Amino acid sequence: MQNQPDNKTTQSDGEQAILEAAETLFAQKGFDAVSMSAIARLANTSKPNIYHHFKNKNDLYLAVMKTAVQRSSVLLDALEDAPGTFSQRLIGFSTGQLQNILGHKRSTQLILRETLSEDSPQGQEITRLVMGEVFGRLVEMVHQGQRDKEFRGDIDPTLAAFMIISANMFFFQASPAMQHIPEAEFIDDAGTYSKGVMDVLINGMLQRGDS
Amino acid sequence: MQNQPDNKTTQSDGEQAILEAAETLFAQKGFDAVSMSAIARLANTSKPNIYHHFKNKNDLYLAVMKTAVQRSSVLLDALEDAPGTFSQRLIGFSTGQLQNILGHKRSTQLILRETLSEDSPQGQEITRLVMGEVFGRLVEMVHQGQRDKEFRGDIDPTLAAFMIISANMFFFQASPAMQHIPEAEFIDDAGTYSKGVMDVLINGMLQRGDS
DNA sequence: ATACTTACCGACCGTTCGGTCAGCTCACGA
DNA sequence: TCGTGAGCTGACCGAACGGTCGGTAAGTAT
Repeated sequence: MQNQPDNKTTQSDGEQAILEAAETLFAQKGFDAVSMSAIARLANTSKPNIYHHFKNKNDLYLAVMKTAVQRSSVLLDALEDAPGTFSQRLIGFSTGQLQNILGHKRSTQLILRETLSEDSPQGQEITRLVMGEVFGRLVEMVHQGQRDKEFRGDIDPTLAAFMIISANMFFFQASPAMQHIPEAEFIDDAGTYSKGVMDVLINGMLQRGDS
Repeated sequence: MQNQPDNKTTQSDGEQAILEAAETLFAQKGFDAVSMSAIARLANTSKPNIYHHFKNKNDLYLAVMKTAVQRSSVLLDALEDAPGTFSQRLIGFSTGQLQNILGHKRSTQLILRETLSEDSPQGQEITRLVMGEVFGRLVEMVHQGQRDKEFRGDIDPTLAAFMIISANMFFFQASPAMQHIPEAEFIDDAGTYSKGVMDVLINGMLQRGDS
């Protein structure tokens, strides 16, 4: 009658197709603007069959969000304990995050939409879940860099972390629109962008007299 | 039968109420997710009366966008030719832009939504109209600062401009969500935020050996 | 063969969508 | 005093919405 909440491996081809179609459409247009008929059409199935797998539209949306959150929460652990100066580790973390974002565009757009949507009840929970972890690790890195006298002590670590995340997130959001502005060539090359951003940022955070 | 396209002063109280209600709702939820009935309800009028003033939903949306674009395109001229170093002028410009954004939240959200929406046909025109101008002025300021040897010559002026805009825009977008993250105290004070951001950014852009 | 389950569908429900129409009220110029 | 037109409304339209109904085809365990 409904999907199994525990056994994740038990999802048929049909259910997977529904989830993928829903993720695509929800990411593109948002919850309200997507109809169940449209999802059924894109998933090559019928509307009642969606209701066979998910008990209503909201349940489907939650299922989509769950997989999206899972997908975007990986890849960070390897970067946290990397060797090198805090500058190098911060750069690695930032470029890794941007690559992760661009590698899962649909999931990112979905999460970003939900996180920034205000009136959404689960919005703040997702914020704490996804952004909160990334944010916390960044803050801690900056803080350690300050204790080691590598970074200036007079800057707010949370603000520095926020600047890094905002640079990556806004790049992701704005890059389609910036395509039409000819001066912004960096928009086509995430590697160049990341390098340039972190160059200015790290340079701005360094103690005077360092390399 | 419909609104006068030329004479802008000829808009009755009712029409103004409709425009305001529509702007609020469109900014909150986006075009598709807002119904004409909901707009009528919020504007304390009837649905047919909206069709008396605007010929359809899209026409109403365009009218709302037009006023929003007008409202967010002011206030910049005074800041461009301000005296002082390029650092000071850049800081003034950035804080001015952030104040302008926060002073017209609904318009900003509306424009941002349209700009970042991909598949929207008028999206790129609005991008060029609103962002393009701000962006161009910022790029020019940075470029002049480089010619005067105030800023490092090895950074991309368009990238620096993009970083300033992204810091402001993402602050605007994320501040409601960040309210629930206790470490980020700066989120409640745009002045502090702006100062902190530009401190790092400018410091990262300066030629070594300057103040 | 029987009984039960899962995946799926056509047809339909009540409701709401964007949009229309006939007609109301009322200020104002002739 | 009498149009006349602007501002506005209740009633209504076909279409699409989220969701449900009864039922079918296929598998599987007994």
